[in-house]
Amino acid sequence: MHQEDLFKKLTAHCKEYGFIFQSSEIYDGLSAVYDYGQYGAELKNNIVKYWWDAMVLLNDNIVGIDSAIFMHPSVWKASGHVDAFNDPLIDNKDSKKRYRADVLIEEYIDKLEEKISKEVKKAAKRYGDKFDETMFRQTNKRVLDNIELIDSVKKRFIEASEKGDLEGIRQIIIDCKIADPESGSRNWTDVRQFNLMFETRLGSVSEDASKIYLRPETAQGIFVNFMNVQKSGRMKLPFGIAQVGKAFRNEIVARQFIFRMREFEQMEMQFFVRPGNEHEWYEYWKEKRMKWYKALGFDENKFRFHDHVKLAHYAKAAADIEFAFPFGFKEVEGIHSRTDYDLGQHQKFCGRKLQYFDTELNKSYVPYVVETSIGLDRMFLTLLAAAWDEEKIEKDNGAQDQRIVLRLPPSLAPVKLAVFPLVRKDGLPEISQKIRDDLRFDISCQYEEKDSIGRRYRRQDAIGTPFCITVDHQTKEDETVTLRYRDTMKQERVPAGKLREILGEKVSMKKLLQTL
RNA sequence: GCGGGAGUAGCUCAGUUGGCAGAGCAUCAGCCUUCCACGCUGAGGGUCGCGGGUCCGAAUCCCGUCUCCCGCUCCA
Repeated sequence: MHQEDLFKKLTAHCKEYGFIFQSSEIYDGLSAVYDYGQYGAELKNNIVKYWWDAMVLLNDNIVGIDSAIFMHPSVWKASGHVDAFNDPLIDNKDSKKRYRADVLIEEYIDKLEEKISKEVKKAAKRYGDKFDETMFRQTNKRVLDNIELIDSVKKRFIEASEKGDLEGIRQIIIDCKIADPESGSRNWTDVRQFNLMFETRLGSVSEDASKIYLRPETAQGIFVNFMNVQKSGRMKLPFGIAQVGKAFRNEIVARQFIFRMREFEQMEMQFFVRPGNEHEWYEYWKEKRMKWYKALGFDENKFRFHDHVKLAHYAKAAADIEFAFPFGFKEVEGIHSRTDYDLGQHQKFCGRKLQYFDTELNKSYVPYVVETSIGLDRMFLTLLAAAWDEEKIEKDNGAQDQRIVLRLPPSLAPVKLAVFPLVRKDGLPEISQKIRDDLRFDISCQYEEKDSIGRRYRRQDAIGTPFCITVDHQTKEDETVTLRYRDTMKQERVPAGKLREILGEKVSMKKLLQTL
């Protein structure tokens, strides 16, 4: 099967079986926004629990918080998002390619600098030992012209950027005769500003209200509460703060189903360490986080690390955990060594000390941070893609059959157990419902009596229910039921009274967490 | 935003040259009482994405518009 087909089937399956719907579908939908349906919400909750327990429950030195989406506007100035998430974009009309205007100008400056160093090299060759580079740079006309040009372009660019003068930025590209690096065309559109942060207004009267942003990442809610948590929890370094929450980014193009959405959910943990220890902890969390994925029991080759060469403005080292989606290996989680950048910035902007007194070293310092940041929606998609199976079966009479089954880890499955009466009479429904009512406090159960037994099994396969039990006439005699396994379709006869014992272990999160 | 493809029943899709809106699955009711999709009978369900135009007549041709999918940039 082609991978692209698989992805299409997966998205169709999500809609058909109540995992994910497009937002506002009856009004033609809202681009790149999705709603989680009845089974989607369950699965999502289970993923969150698996993560939260792995981080907070199992680590004495990690606590969880839940910070607000609205934050003081200064937070985003301090974090660098106001500047870094503001990209001026320009399109080339001939090649139809889109570029960041600032990158085009930077590349132009790089080229000029290359020219200068070429000039210097050439001269060095010509003058031999007598060559004085400083002198040459100060006197050579071509070098001086280029330096002057670089300075003027830089000055114009900084001025235009500060004023938000998009026409000015475009004029630099025109004046410098910057061409599309691919096609060589100079046929440019206007420069447009894409602010990746959503803006809204806080305040009762719109005129007095101040502009605020919907957070583009949850991390800052952790950083601004660093002192609160450290003091109130009497936390000692190293320690971590975890959080699950919504974040918002106004993506230029948001695609690939729930992989890149405008409103998405992050599960982040910021781990605060003594400066100098950050590398050790970075490696620790890389391994720890990878283990979390591998514990799910899928093909391990589908997960890999991708180390970043180009780093974000705040990072010292960065690696992604990638999953082999039908559209290629893509990032699910990022592990970043963020240095003291964020706390340092907030310390500067808010004017208060955001420091930790280290009793061992007998001094105060701004801790370094190692971040683990996973996209919950991406994890959801990872699970579905990994669990999806279209199985070909040979029936007893030799006919071809197929079933679609989600091989989800039992502890994460939206429904753990389905209870069926074999037929809808002779008191079998009543017995079934009694069993369901008895188990529902411990195990997420579903009762179904419609359609043939085979169909009911297949419907549960399609939503990933790991176990089904069927109550038949024999149940009335010896209180045993048929237990049917999703993955193998095998059946066995078990006493109804022992179901909790047999299944409880299999579907519990505990078993999964113990392997970490 | 630009280029390419698509939009018909809840889902998957047919629909010829412009001439009565279709199938399978699903749903509902009744019958059957069955351990792995597809037993029998019947019923409901459509502004053919939306708006306009051409025509005696448009799902079909033309224009506009919205949404989705695939590429170009960014990221969790």
